[in-house]
Amino acid sequence: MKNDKIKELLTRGVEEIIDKSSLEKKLKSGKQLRVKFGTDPTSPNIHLGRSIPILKLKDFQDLGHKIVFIVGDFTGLIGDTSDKESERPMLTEQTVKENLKTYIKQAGKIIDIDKAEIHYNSKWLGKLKYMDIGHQADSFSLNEFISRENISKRLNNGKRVSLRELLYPLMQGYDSVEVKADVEIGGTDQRFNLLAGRDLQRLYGQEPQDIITNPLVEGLDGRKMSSSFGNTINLFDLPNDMFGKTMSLRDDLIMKYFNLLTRIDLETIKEYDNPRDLKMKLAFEITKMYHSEREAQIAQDYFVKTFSKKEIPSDVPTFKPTQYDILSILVDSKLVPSKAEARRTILQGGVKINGMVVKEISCNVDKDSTIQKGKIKFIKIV
RNA sequence: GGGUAGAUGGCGGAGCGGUCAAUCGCACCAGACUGUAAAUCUGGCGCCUUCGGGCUACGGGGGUUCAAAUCCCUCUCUACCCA
Repeated sequence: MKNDKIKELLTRGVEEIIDKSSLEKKLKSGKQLRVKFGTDPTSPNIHLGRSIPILKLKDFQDLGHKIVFIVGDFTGLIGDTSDKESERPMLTEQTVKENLKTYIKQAGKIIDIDKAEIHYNSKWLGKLKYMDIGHQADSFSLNEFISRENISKRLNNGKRVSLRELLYPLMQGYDSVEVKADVEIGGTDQRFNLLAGRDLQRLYGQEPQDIITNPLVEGLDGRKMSSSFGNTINLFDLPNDMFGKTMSLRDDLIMKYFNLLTRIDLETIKEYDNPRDLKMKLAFEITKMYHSEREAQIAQDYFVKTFSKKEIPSDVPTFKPTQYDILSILVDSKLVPSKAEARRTILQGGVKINGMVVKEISCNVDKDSTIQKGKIKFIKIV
């Protein structure tokens, strides 16, 4: 039983393990491992792509290991180099603070925060002296940095690479020293930074941490899931959105999502042969993970009613207009951003009142009518 | 310190005196099709409009011109090259 768990721990949602035999040994020793995971509060939303390492943390936590959660309040100010085609801006202290709050809350949807250690890396990084940094920096060569793919790409494209960015791996690596990490988890894009931790731990006389990298997952449109593409499912998405977004997923990604983003036993979903049902199950599971079984069920019912049966859902937000002509209502209720947009949408047959397509730009709407814009947006006039 | 090239709509990127609210791609919105908010196809995509038109926009400011995203001056920012 425990061996099965370890096997899943080492394979599910895992791209690469450095060094695998060392990690296996550590796991079998029975010692409680210190499993480090760091994140910079660059964006207030955690999306499902970022949930992969957090789920891995949960796997460790379930086996009794210690999660050491590092909030990069200091590193976030500097900006990571990894995985960005362009330079990351330095965040202001205030942005970092605001993002932080929601961060922990979101991570708490997956792991038991109370049992984890949480550290803010400003605590130690802010105290390092120039001398220390020089000492650490000597472990690395510029050659290593510029041969990293993301750096060399930018250099070749004539994009700017700032010296500040080169400090980032040192800082992340030094975090490992401070928390005496046995294992660190991160995305494949973090590989360089994770390895820096090993070098620095050696420099400070510690045994180097082992590393687990997680694969990246495609977003709803098949490109890499990223906030800048707008193809994410976020942990804070409302149940209906979460369910609906998942249903819009490309079919060929369904199994990958099950594998990486849930912990459901893959054997149990073999019974589904219709991809729609399988995707429905996926949407249900994901919604359940971040909300509740009950809310997942409600979201599913809503989806079936609205999209499969094309009914007007029973639970429609209400709107009390001040002017009752259709254009004003569409704009005032924020169904569309401007009157020009409202006209366009109507002309294209995208607006319905009580199920009837609106043909006239100037018409009045009665109370108790239900207005539909596009396929998914409804309001009820009161 | 010196030189060169740039700054255009949510992003990338054309345009280089009028026909530019600005080609195109991505994103986005609507429609068709579908098991699907996928794929594909079609249309749209600054704001206001009594649908005639009006207004605000091409890094900031100032000029030239009947007319400027396009020319000139200046400021701010960026990249690259040389030292």
